[in-house]
Amino acid sequence: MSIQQSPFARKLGAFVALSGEELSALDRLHGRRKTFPAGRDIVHEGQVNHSAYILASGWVCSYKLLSGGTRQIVDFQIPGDFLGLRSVLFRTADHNIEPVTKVEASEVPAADLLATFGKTPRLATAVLWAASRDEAMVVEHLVGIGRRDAKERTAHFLLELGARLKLVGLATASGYACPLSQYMLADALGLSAVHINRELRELREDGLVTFQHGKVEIHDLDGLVALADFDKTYLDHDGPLLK
Amino acid sequence: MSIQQSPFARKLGAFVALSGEELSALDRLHGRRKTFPAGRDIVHEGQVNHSAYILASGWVCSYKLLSGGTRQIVDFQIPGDFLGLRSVLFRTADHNIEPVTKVEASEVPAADLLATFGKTPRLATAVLWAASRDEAMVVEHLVGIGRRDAKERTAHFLLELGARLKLVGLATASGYACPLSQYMLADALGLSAVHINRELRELREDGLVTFQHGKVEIHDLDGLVALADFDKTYLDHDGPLLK
DNA sequence: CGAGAACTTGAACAGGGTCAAGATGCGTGG
DNA sequence: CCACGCATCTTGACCCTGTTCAAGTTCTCG
Repeated sequence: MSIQQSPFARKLGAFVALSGEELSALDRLHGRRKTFPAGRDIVHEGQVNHSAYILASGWVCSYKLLSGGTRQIVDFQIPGDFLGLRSVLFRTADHNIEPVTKVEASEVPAADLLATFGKTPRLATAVLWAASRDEAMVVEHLVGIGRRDAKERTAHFLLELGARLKLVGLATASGYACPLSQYMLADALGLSAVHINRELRELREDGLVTFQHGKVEIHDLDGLVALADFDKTYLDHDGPLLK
Repeated sequence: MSIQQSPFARKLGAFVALSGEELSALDRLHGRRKTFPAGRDIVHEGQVNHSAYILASGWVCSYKLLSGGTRQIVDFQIPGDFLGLRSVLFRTADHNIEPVTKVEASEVPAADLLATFGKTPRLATAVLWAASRDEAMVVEHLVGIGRRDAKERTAHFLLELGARLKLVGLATASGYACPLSQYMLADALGLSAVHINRELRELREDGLVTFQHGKVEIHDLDGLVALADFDKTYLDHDGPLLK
């Protein structure tokens, strides 16, 4: 795969028009390629001196555990996403990262990352932009959990995932492969697994979406968008800001 | 006020040891000082070509409005905080910013910010760190709304605010001045104003905190921390990562 | 083919919302 | 300095969304 085609490079390029030199600096950032099995945490809260990763294939989730034993999934990451940036900057990880499926990712050592920022400031700005986009997603989840009811929230979530996957070529307007269990959906949406199940059934019975057999099939996109009050502005790249 | 004493410079300095030159670049970033009255939005969602701001005095809140007319407050900003960074990087604002009180802030034009990053890469890294800290707060709010009940959530919120205010010298271990109404608390915590009122009464009757007359008084810090399962790691600066 | 994981459904319950009515505080103008 | 009016706070009663518990059922994969 050529440098220009890496999904992460493509994403950053959407904000900052990267020069050949910047692209190769970005390429050198990709360290050792590692594989992780599903289910065993890559990084756990409180861990120090870990690396960041650029996700090449598979899905992971970032979550926090509460004292009562419940967990809240903050976000899922899909191919092309950057993992653990925040934890590297803080030195000690503030959340857990668990592979949902088998995962392949390039390690990005903390020292390399910081050194690269010093030498390639536009890359630092691009990463800041990418981090802001992640924050925008977390904000949208917060709004959903705080003020949307279970059905809207579920619909919104499925639409957001679809929009993100489409950007990296893993979804079409009619659906996508989705390895998440209903338990994970529940932990991401702040609901119980039982209730998620009921909401999914309703969405199916309304002819809007199905979430079954590892696939999401969107049967009525407009209806779903209307129900969820979905506005994908916060996910969009509208061309480089920095020329 | 000397450069080194600006709360924003102090905050960035906690992550990156800033040189004299970097500090003066940071200082030049502070543009025109502006004053905003309480209640009228500084930035509204969808707005383009607005500036970012560094908050000098007063409180503001960042919020989103939903189609149903409800709103979700994402965070409050206090003196020393950076406002609207995300919206500047996206060119079009993805949330509203409303002053809670009368506010004084230095304007930071988008172009100046990006130019400074190019010339002073360590400053870009420092701002990335500050943005990550903000994201960590949003994540903590998400976890609270998703998995904590109303009482824990309220307690957690009051503790977080206290910890943040203490960092800029606006709180002591026993309390702080707080201009928020119960309605704003409700919109921040994803609860109804009526229910917030009941929870505040309970916290008061339990001898933990009072939230009255524009003041928060903490009567039993340990009890509150235990109730809220509060771990302030995510707010801490533990010394410069970049020397 | 068997066993555990994931999904499904029902029934009872509770946390928090909504509606309604009053009390309290506070800024403004007279 | 007082009085009026509005915003904020307070409390009660009832209701609804989503939880919990429990008992199957259906996948999936070794």
